[in-house]
Amino acid sequence: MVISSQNAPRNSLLSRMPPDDHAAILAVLERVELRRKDVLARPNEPLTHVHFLESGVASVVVGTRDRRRIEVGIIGSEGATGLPLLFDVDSTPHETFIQIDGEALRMSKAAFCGLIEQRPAFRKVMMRYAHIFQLFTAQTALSHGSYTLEERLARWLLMCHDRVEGDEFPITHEFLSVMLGVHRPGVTTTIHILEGAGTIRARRSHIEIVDREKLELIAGDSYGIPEAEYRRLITDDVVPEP
Amino acid sequence: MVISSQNAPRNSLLSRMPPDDHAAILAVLERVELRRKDVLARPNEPLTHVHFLESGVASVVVGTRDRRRIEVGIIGSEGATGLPLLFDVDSTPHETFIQIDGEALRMSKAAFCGLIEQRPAFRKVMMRYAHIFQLFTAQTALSHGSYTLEERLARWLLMCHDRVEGDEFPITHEFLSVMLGVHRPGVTTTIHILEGAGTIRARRSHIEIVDREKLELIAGDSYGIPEAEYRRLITDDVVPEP
DNA sequence: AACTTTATGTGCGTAATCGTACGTCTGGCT
DNA sequence: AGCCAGACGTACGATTACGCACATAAAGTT
Repeated sequence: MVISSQNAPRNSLLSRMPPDDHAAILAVLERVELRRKDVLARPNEPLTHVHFLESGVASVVVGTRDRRRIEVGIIGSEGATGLPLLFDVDSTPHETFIQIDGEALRMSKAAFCGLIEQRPAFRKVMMRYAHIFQLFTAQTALSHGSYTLEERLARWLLMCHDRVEGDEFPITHEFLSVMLGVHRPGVTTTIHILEGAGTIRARRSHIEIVDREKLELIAGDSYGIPEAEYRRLITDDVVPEP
Repeated sequence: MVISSQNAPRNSLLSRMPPDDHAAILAVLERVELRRKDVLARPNEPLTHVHFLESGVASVVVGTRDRRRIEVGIIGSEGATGLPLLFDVDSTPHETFIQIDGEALRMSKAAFCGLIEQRPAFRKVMMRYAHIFQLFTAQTALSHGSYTLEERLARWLLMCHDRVEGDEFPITHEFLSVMLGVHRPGVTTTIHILEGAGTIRARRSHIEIVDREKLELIAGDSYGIPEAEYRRLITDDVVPEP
């Protein structure tokens, strides 16, 4: 279906799974469409599936009773949702929803847990990814504590750019303000600054990355650490050939 | 030695390990002293041990080339250091050091990996803890993005209070400023505010919690979510008796 | 006791961001 | 063509925290 020699999966985690496990993984995957605002995991409700994104972007946010919300993780075709199931945890206070339309291959909780138990290599890839996801969350904490809105916005746009095809993607200031934990007018102003610097071009509900290098300069060290670890631990890790 | 019916381990994770695994775990543990500023894990250097704290407090911080540092995790007798080893990862960009003196039971990387492979119940307890550690990091990101310094300081003091015996612990404003990612004079001022409200008493290098309830009111929803999940997933989880 | 280190107290101009309130534009719908 | 909701632009006082600079004070050192 999806995993074969000619047709490699577009999800980076699936493409790193050892060949011996391909058939078992393939058998339990199901393709689904992802639309903006779709909720993949409701806070404190049982998780039902693990989604391996093939395109599009999902966000993991934490919220409180007093209505504050902030993004603590971002997922594209490099990752998967539903990590708590890997940890023998049935639900989490975090919410996962779709930020940018796309597609995913998903498997049920039962299928996922079965593979985790029976396929150590599958488990190892997922655990390495879980570690990197943790690094992303930590980097977000650092960003919110130590960097300006301009730097954080540059970081977010870079992370989004890493996860979409092409240089343009749909996103509203309103969404960005939730992601970054700031008020909406502040996003508008800061977008104009980045636009004035020639790094991006903004249209209604759309942002285009024009000069990625300059954006990376602006983001500074708020961007890059988890990304480097992903390359070291997953992309560059040697997988035995079939 | 440590794990026995009369002498339960003071580390909450070890005390949750299934009885069948006690002997195997006990055999590889070694007691060590922890002194302030001791480094348990250097950034990007191979991890050598997993430490199960029995007393004292450790901090996990992320730092950048441009000298910014911030705490992304805190560990006491409820947890353990070296989680990347659980994820099949040999090193991490984060640094772990001792914040408050104490003791730990540690095991070597090899011993830990062996137990992870051969003792599924041991692995499950560790994985649940790893999930909660992730929640702490996420909550920290939320705190830095959405709460004032006063609220964040109250949260940190509560988390520290949860991990020490008694109501007083040694901590300097300088350390707190690193933990919270703010400048040091800001900590001093905010400590005075909390002291003025009658919640704490501050001496040179020491802080005493006087009114915990009021401190929790000040911290608001910046405190409590990961703590509740720890209780749900670890403390209240039923473990088969010997 | 003099000295050094470490820790704390304080002030003040500046920058970043909030909170709030409007006004305007765009694209889809009827 | 007209309507409407969602998205964007702008302004401004208030608040929070930064970034210095410097004074004081407590503990350890010799």
